[in-house]
Amino acid sequence: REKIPEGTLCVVCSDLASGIHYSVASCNGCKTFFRRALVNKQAFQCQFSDDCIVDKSVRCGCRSCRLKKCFEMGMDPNAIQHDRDKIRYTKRLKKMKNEKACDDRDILNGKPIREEGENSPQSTLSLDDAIASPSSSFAGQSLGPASNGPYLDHDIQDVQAEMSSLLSDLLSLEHKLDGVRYSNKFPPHTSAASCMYDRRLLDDEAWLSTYTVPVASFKLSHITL
Amino acid sequence: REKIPEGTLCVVCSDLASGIHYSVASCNGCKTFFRRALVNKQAFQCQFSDDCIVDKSVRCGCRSCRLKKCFEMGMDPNAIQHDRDKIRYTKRLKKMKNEKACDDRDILNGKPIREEGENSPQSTLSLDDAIASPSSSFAGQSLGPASNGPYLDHDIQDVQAEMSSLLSDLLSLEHKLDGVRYSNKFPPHTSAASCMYDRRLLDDEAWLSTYTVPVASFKLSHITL
DNA sequence: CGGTGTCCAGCGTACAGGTAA
DNA sequence: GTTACCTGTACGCTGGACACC
Repeated sequence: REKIPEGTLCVVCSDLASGIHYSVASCNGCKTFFRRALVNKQAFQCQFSDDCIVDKSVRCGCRSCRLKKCFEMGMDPNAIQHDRDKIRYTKRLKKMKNEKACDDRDILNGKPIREEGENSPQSTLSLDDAIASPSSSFAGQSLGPASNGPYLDHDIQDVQAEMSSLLSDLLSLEHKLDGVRYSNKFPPHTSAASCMYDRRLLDDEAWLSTYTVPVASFKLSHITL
Repeated sequence: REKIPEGTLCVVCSDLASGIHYSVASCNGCKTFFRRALVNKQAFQCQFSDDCIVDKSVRCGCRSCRLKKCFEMGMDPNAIQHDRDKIRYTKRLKKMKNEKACDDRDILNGKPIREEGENSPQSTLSLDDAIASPSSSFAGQSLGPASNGPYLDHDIQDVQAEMSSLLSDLLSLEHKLDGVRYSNKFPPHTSAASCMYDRRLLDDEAWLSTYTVPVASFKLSHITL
């Protein structure tokens, strides 16, 4: 892990790089563009000759050539992560709450302000937490301490752990395969090989659908939805 | 005090454990995650059914279930220390000073920083050279075939073979699990209760009630292959 | 040397601004 | 005005590396 020198430029658009993103020094714009393109599986098409200039001032001109250059310069699709849990913007929310508090002093009849406790050291509960908390308090006591040991059933736990591990491997492999398929649409060196790549990928579509669908359904039932 | 065997896995996410953290073998990620969640008194909520899979590749998918599993597997909140002295990063500061001293003679030339090609003598690639030979041309020198470089047929085939193998393992495991599951009328329940009654945590009732819930059994039966 | 806490680069998402239909 | 999408910046989250004890 290294810090980039001050003034390093984005290898895609020559804007000021904000760090190493997906293995190459790049700016925030190209970093986000690359991620979005792959996550959304967007397929762009150049309206000209696939040789558009990609530079800071015109980087939004042709998204196809911009993405192509991202791959050419070595951006790594495998570095993309998937399906993180939702986050909250505490600092922004605090600002908004403070501003709203100021407004409410004048307006007097807006929404009731949440129990803030902003100054107390521990209450960092957000609005979402306040909504979520009143559900089912201490439901665990009914089942109680009878089921105590974490290893109640070795057999089933071992198998489940193994299956869980396998499924995780499967998911990461699917993501990896997505990256391979996607980046092959933009081979680093345009040559006769590209046609072979495409043909190969077309042949693989049947194979892929056999395995991608069940994994995708698993992903939907557990993570995405 | 014991040393963990080489290759011990994290009991939460099955990643490689870095040691005993908060009483259980765990990886750096789960260790830090557990500490942060408690120190910041973060209250997560599962967006699904409180039975998300927590594993290396998807451990960031649901923080609620990840923290729940931390407790279930025996992570001890009493092991968390508060209000320790600030640390000083002497070594890092020394490094930065040394690098700054070395930078005086090696003023940057705008080149994107790549790997330290210590065997490749061209430490002064121009921008034109970088464009003419993108990173993929270094694939022959780079060690990992999966990490970088051109995505060739054998890469796809490797991934496909790996997925196929995993899927067959998964199928046999599911059959095995079916047998085990039907021989046990009651699914395994574990309890996080013992860990939940830390006096410090009782201060925040809303936080507490979020996690004092019955632990649902692993439900893998709705995976359709 | 093992288990703490801390730092920070590189991930992610959320927001605000822009454009277009 | 409304709806929709795209873009780049701001900031939260993660985990590996390192400082303390």
